[in-house]
Amino acid sequence: MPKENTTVYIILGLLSHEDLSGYDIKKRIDHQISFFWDIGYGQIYPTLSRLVADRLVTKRTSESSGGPEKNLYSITHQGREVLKEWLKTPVQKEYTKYEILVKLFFGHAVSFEENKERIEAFKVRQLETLKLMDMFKRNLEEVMDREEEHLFYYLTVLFGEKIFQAYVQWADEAVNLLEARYQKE
Amino acid sequence: MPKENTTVYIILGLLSHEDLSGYDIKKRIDHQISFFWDIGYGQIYPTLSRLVADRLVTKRTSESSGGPEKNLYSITHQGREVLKEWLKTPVQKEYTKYEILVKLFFGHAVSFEENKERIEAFKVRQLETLKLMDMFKRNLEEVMDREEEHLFYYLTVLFGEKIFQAYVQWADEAVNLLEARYQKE
DNA sequence: GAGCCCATGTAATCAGTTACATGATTAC
DNA sequence: GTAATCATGTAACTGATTACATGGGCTC
Repeated sequence: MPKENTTVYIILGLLSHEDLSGYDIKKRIDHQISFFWDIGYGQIYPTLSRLVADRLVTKRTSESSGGPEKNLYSITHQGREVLKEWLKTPVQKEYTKYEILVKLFFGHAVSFEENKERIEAFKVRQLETLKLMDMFKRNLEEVMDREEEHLFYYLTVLFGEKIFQAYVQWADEAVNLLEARYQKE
Repeated sequence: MPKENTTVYIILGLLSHEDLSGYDIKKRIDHQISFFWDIGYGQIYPTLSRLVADRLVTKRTSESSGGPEKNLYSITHQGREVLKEWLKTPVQKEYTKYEILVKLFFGHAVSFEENKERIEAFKVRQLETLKLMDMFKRNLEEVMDREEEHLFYYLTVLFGEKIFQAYVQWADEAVNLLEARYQKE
């Protein structure tokens, strides 16, 4: 079975505390996980099929509720074991790709304004996410004691908060440095 | 020609201020770029061939210096144009994959110690990189006025510094939170 | 003689994105 | 009626990693 496909383990992890459809899984990922590991439908549905074939999850069709057909997936005992094993192994992947830094690295080929606007647009994007993070954080703080899992969600949200704050601070300093260089009158 | 293949533009960007071999390109990337966009040989050599086929770079073999054969690549006028066009377009890719956050998100399935050790190992890794960043930063500060490009390198290094500082701070807080929960005696 | 750095490349595979295709229900 | 959301999936492609293969020169 897959050794290092993180998609597999994210799906197993989500199924380890409730049965979900592919669609539900996507929503969970979008709301809580995507900022540190994003996954699209094009990965979710094929991975679910493989997991069923490998007997790490089972599939059943729920005909309930009037809505469209819905396939609900449940993790098996084997699935839980595989997940647990993976969770014990050390982390190997840290992975960042910042197109903005590539463009800035070669920034002397374009104008001061273009560079400045790029950084400011970056700041706006990150500020939006930061606001979201802070909202999640406050919500979690209220329910922290209720379930043990919440602490772990909180740790990831705290990570997001720190990082997005750092982005915003960097953007401010970077713009200042650019201005100091190009607009000294 | 490729629309959004960042590898292409990193190579063009590096070639836009000096002729380099594939091996040289890899070294430049490892030292200055890899922390925000990493590329391996498996991408560099095939991309160079494609760039030659598309007449964005030219290849010549340098028989100098006694060492092994070396292929030197130069950017063409067309290559510079393509690079410049790309540099003017807005940024589209921000991309992070943190396996540690995935594992921590599902952290209630493993022991307190495992989670704590994971975070501490993360901190150690990031501290090492942070030290490197600070060294680069100091070196750049000394030569900042000499060439305009240096300011742009500096901005990326400043980014690195901020982010790696944020990682380290987060790690400390995260361990404290975990300990508060699990070791209250 | 061992190990490291220089140097180039290919092949196989895996991971991930995008576009396409379909169709029901719900809210305005 | 029309737009949004629910719901599932496939196919084609691109991007990226890993393993393999080769061989010279330099230093200890």
